[in-house]
Amino acid sequence: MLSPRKIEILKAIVEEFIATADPVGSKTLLEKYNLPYSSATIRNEMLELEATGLLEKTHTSSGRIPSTQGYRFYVEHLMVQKMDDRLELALREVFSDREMRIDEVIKRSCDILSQMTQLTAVALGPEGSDQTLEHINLFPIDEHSAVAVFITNNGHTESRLFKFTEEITVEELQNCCEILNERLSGTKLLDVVEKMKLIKPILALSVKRYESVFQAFFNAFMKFANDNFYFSGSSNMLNQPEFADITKLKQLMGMLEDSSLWRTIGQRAGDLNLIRSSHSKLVWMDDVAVITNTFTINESESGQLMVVGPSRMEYDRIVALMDFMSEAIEKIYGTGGRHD
Amino acid sequence: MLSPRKIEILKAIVEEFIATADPVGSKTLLEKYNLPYSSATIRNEMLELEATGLLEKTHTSSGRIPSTQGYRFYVEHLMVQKMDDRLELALREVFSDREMRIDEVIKRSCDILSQMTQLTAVALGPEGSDQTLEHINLFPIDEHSAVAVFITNNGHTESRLFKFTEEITVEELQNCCEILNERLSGTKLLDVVEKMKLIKPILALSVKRYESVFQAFFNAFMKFANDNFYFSGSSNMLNQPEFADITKLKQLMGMLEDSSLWRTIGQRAGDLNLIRSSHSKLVWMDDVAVITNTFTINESESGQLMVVGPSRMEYDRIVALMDFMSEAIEKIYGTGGRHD
DNA sequence: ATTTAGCACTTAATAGTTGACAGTGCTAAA
DNA sequence: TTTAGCACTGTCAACTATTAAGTGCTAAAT
Repeated sequence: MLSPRKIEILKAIVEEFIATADPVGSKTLLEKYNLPYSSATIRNEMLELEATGLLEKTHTSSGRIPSTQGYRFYVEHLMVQKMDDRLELALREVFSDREMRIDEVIKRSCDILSQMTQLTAVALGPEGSDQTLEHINLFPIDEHSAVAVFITNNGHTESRLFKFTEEITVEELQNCCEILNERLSGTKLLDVVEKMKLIKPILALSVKRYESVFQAFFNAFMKFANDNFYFSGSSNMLNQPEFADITKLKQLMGMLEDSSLWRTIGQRAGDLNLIRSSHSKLVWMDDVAVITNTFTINESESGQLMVVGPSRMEYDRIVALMDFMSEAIEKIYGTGGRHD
Repeated sequence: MLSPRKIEILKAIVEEFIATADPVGSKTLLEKYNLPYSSATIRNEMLELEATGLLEKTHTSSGRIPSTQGYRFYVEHLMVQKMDDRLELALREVFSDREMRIDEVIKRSCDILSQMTQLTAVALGPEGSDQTLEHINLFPIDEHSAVAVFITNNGHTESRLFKFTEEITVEELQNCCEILNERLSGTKLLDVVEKMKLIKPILALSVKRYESVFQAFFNAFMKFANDNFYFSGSSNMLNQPEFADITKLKQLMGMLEDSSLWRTIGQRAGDLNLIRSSHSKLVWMDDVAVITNTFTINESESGQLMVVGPSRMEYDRIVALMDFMSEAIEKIYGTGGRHD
């Protein structure tokens, strides 16, 4: 439906614009990509591409920039997935440590991603609300303090320090742990908080000042259930010419700090599915593009990596990078051998 | 040595400049602070203050701004420490949870600090290299995995997930833990890494594929010893007029991400000691000022809170805020009752 | 029937010009 | 010693001219 020559020109324009961030004109195109047509021919083709809605002008006599639709076409049909060899090597090295905890790996991936793309990377850890509490353990540290360690069926841990005063004694705490273990083991984290309220009167029987102990355990569980949200490399945006304007930057930074927004984006299914990749999705909003990449660890845990940048980012390289990462994560932490 | 009138004028200028970020002229000063002198008199005084080096001009016919020396004088002699009542109330509320872990409290403080000051806050957690390893514990999760939990004498924890393959079995891991507990309990974290190398041959005897297990434990300890560095509210800088220029912003962001820089600043003893506060120190570098506040938990653990901002920040309010925080932290987590 | 050269036209970006204004330093009078 | 008055200086914002990049169209060339 689009002539090969139009496609050739469109591709060149998108790639040139991705590289330079400047509107690209017929002459530049001719010189840099030495196409075998005259500038006038190219202009004519551009005119038609604009009519189709694939290109845009920033003002009447400017060069062309790809429209959102233009990007879409590029991503869907023209893009070649690239992955540098030495890049892959470096990544493989990073992911070779099989004994890292999942949250560490995700953070690490996020850091690497932002560094390699020179953009901002966002990580949404496993929500974990489907996990169940496995066990609570108490370790005495000295006569004045002890640590309670909480473990879930997925091996996540959370710990909390207690200092003993006349209000709390070791025995009481021990007691408390036993009661909680008895009643809460195997409960979904999401339900733990509810269930704890029911246990309150039982606790009150055997623990003198149960209120503060209760609160501490309560907090620990809240932390478990909390959004596991992380981002990295936000200052990279300063290098992107589209954010030279400080007001735009402000807007973006505001977005970045709002974790619920990212959860929403992750769930937004409708948008563009990059056919080349089963994991990746692409979302455009305002002036920024977000590439989302979902990995699944097991039935109850999945997470997302995202890269946020101007719409002209290097989709192919980034998608390849992210796909590699999520596959590595799935291979190492994935469902193999897990059961519930 | 400085006439009372000069002092009065200097104080007004510093405070006006802190509030507006604009050079302040004789007339503005007259109107806003209704001083009982004419603008000409004020101008004459300003002239002399400039000669002393306490004031500066941005150009020949501009109003005055305080020089670094001017700030110094202000902070040393003129400043009144302020603390809003309802602010204190809010903080007291936050710090009332006595069962938070120290690192959480520090992060939380950092967040609060940046939010309240609308500046960037940096936290340097306890270095922890003086801590000793208390115990390693192994929890089976299911037949394919287990979690190892490491605990120090200060109640810090670190955990690591193991998946079993033909390379590692539960028994081997159990074995490994026992050996490490036996040999490493009570060792300083700093020395653990060294000592582990010695244990390697012993491990090799009883554990088939000790190499990967060894590596995992090793990593866990490295993480303990790692810099505990955190910052928050870097996007607040976008609201500061002195960073409207994007290149300055870039420079600052670059600084922010360099954790070693902040360790250095923390140790820089020489600079200005704010007499009003035993905890706080003030450092000027380039265009930014850093207020450092040190808190001590016990002999082996201390940390720092810092606020980074333009030199015209509200020193008095911020110092009061930080002092309150570090005192709260010391009261809750402090040395009371601890021993080594 | 395409393609291309040539040209008039549009716009953004840059540099200069101007006038208002905020603030100074100095002088001379109070 | 203080203050009123005034000439002077630098910044800022609004306007204007100039330039350069790039377009769309027309008419000639392939």
